[in-house]
Amino acid sequence: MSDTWKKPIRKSGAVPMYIQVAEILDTAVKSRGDATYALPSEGELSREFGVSRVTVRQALKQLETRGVIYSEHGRGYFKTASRMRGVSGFHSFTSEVRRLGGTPSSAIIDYRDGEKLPARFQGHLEASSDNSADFIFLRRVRSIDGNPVAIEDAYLPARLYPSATRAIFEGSSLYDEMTSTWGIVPTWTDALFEPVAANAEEAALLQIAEGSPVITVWRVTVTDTDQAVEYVRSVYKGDGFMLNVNRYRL
Amino acid sequence: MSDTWKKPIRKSGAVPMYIQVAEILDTAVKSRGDATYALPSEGELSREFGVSRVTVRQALKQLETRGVIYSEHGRGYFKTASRMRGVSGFHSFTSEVRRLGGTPSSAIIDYRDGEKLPARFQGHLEASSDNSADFIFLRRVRSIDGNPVAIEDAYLPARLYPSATRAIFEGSSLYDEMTSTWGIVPTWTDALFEPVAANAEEAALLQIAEGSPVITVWRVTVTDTDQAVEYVRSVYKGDGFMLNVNRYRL
DNA sequence: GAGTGGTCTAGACCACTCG
DNA sequence: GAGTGGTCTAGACCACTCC
Repeated sequence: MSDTWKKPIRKSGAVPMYIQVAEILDTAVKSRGDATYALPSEGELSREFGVSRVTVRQALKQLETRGVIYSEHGRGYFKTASRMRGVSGFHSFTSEVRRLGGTPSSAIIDYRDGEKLPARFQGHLEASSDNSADFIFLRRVRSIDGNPVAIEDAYLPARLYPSATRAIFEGSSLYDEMTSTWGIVPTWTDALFEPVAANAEEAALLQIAEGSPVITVWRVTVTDTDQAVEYVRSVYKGDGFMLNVNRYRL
Repeated sequence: MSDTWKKPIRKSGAVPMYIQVAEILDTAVKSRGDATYALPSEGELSREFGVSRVTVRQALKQLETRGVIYSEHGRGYFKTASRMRGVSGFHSFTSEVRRLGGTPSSAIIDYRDGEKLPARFQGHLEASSDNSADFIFLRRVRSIDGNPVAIEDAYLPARLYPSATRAIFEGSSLYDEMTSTWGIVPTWTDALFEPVAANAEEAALLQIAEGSPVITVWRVTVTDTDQAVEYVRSVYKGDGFMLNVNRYRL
């Protein structure tokens, strides 16, 4: 492992050195399957990359808080074992489904401007937004191998997404678009899970019987500076499909 | 805020200084309601506590990764707004219910030694434990104001909990007991959510009609060194009760 | 320009693991 | 005892915010 990179760390560049180190280690670690194994020591990494030990530690701690690696005093750093199953309700639907060997698809079936945030979000999520603000509404149906598994209604604060159009959201992942087009980085999410029986509309969209058990999820997503950038209400069907929440920090 | 503590930081004690600082700030911040506000600057804290700026930052970063505060470059540190609603499926049931003004109760209705981990955990969670290991089995019914809302089946690896008895688990929270009695600190959890119709047994325990929509949660909890310490299968009823997942890091 | 957080360094000492 | 991570320091320079 220790010779796959060639000290490509750029000093005094736009990207901090510890971020560069963290990303190199992250991809190196992830490209090695699911088993756990030891990383090079702090001293080794410090020499390899030509940065101070403090900087190496800053990179390692970042990976540690993400749950990618962990450390044991006096022994070293180790990759955490992967325990993933099911499809994440919070991360990229597309990549998660692919990882599990399925073919994901996502269709926007409704798009509206100038919507208000439904009152139920307020009650459920303590939304601190003022009621008069405008939102973009986006309804998507997500499918695996052609079978619909979820309905997602997203409400995006309009002022954060200037010149948004339906077309922009058609192509790529919503989170990718947030980041690349508007510089918005989703960092935390708070969610509520509710077991309910599917109503007629949901049943039709998910191709299940009315009254089938489904999960409704209400959530709000915020940036690292605690700004709400997305309110989502999702309906997930069961029947083999499972929603996952991975690496939740207790 | 800046004069409520009196530099009680103990150097060279058993507890690292940055942990002491973090805990003081954590309780100070939490004792001030839900609104956001600014914390003292790094320099101020450094002088107040008589520790270096690096140490102060170490404390602040810890609170940041927990989602308690956030920083804005050139402006300062701020408390994050609270967005909590519903009852957490992952944290202390007791304290969460109390916070919402309810009266929680929890009854152990089954306790067994020498159990094996059911095969379904293996399929769902990629449990890496060997099949021959012994587990302690604990079934609890949790109620709010006397109304049952959840069934929790926990499987604890027996070798991690020497001399465990049913009585030990009767009194306090499972996580509290893990930490105080066995020194086990639950840090991460991976979970799968599945919408299902309640079967006869579940319906009886939750006092709902058979076939009512419920959520089944399969999860594994690990320590900071990635050791599995608990496998849990829970069944949550709906009908006003909502399961929450708070401050999930994307 | 003053104040704030963000990054980085060299160096020290300690606690823990393992042979 | 050698090697590892854990904690802590003083000091430097930069980028950003706000007046």
